[in-house]
Amino acid sequence: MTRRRSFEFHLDGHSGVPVYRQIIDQVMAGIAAGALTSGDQMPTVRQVAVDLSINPNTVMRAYRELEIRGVLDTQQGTGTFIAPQQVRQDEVERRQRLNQLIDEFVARAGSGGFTVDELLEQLHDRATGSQTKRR
Amino acid sequence: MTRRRSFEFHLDGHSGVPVYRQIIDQVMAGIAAGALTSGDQMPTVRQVAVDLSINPNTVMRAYRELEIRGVLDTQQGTGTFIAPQQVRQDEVERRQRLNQLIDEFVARAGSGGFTVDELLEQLHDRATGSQTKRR
DNA sequence: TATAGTGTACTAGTTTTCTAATACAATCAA
DNA sequence: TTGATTGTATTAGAAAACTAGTACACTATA
Repeated sequence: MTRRRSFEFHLDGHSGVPVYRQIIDQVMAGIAAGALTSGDQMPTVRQVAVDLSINPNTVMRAYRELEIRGVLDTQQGTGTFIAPQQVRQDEVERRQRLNQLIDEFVARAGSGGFTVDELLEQLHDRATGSQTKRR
Repeated sequence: MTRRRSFEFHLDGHSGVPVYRQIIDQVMAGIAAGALTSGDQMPTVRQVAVDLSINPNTVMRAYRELEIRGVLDTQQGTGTFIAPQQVRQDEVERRQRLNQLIDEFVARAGSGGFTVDELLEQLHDRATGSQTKRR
């Protein structure tokens, strides 16, 4: 039965960040970090609910939102899984999404007094640094 | 008295975005776009309230949040102004903020199926494109 | 079929968010 | 000082966000 070690969530009760949002963030971070990849089964709604001492509905809300975003894939009666790469969107739409992300990013950074050059520099470091996974 | 032409806000009542947030966003966008610069006087709380048919408190809430962020500078009885460049933060703290911004950005983009390289490429285009301000 | 495991729907209650009414306080100029 | 202009405080109420209780429905396996 060599059950795959499943992802674990941790709650910060003092952050003020809603529980369901913390779950979402941790899934996204897990994917971004490579800890979660296509096809991986997520811990079940009930399991998470028990582990974190919260209501199943709260877990479900997080999972559902992630499913809507195309990040997760849920199958009633079976489980919830990491979706098979959502890179299949139309390329045009993909561009738009990317641009939207960047718009928001630049606006926030801009009003924070950061120049685009700074963003580039820092992001570049991040890119090269992530090649040699240092932990 | 050649009153300086003041900034104008526009509300989108169908977006679901809170009014005070729309105001904040438009100020930030204005700054990022260069339409608002250090020392510029913002339209008064009351003026905005009348123009948009909302309560002065709603405007104030937006202005206050921006003041907390260091974006605006308010003086009771006088007016509200664009703060004199908040680039004076401590360099360390500045780095942290930048990193935080980038963390969030990368996480969101990552779960959206975008690679850091893509971000870099697109952002780079943005940087060079913004040199020759094309509108 | 039976049973255990999975996600889901419905309902509801508390908390927080968002906006408004209204009155107060500081500044500037006449 | 007076009056006009500016931001501010207090209070309140409607709406939305967030989580929980509880019962239901689907799926796989024996």
